[in-house]
Amino acid sequence: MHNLDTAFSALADPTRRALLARLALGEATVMELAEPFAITQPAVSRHLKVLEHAGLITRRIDGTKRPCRIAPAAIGPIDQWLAMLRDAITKNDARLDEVLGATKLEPGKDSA
Amino acid sequence: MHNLDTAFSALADPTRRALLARLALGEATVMELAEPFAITQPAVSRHLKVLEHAGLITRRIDGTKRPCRIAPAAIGPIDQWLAMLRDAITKNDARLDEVLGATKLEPGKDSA
DNA sequence: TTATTATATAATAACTAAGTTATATAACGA
DNA sequence: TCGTTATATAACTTAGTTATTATATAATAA
Repeated sequence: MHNLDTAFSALADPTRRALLARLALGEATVMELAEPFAITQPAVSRHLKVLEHAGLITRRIDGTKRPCRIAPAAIGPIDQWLAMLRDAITKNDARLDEVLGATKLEPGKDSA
Repeated sequence: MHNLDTAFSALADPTRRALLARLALGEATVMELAEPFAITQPAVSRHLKVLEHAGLITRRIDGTKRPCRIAPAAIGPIDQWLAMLRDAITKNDARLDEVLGATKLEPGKDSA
């Protein structure tokens, strides 16, 4: 994956997330991917280009078709980054529990 | 969290991810958050507004200060959505292993 | 070779986003 | 009350995104 900017940015679009959800079911061509959407084929092509550039999908060549699939290494860095956030939240919760516990023991000392 | 669009979109900006990384260390005021960055205070205020709107942070009032912290429920829906992708990738890998296994058993039958 | 199918690219328009400076608001300390 | 500190908002600029239509390319089918 190139970087988190392009990855998160690619995921920010609902059409692109829907395309990925479809690809989660397996490989599909551009026309197959475009079919359920109310947008034109060039628009889909561009979304796929964004997803490819973000490292979220790969494409192969099959005659005039360009079947797409989800890239195996797609979400590694995203997961890693989110893990950092998740840990922070967990720790903050733990700290909060601590404070609440302390509050129960010393009712006069609650700060906010 | 309002929706995945705003959440992923908020995470797509490196300054905002840096702000969250700072907040992962604990609560901080706007000025404290702005200090390490080469952008103006209004710009930081706007980034924080985006993060708040995306449900990623919360703010409280303390005199003239508005200390921010990471929102506890911040990444739930994001994680859920990514889990779907992760599962798809895992399944595709499993299917690939299957194919590769089959290829080993019947060397003549590899398709692409 | 010619028509058709699958996809990509270019030009353009509409919208959104991020930064800036200037200014407003609101709480605090003297 | 008055100046200062902390933050927000407004107006504006620049840049990027997404969609559209029209067109190009490249492989297949006839």
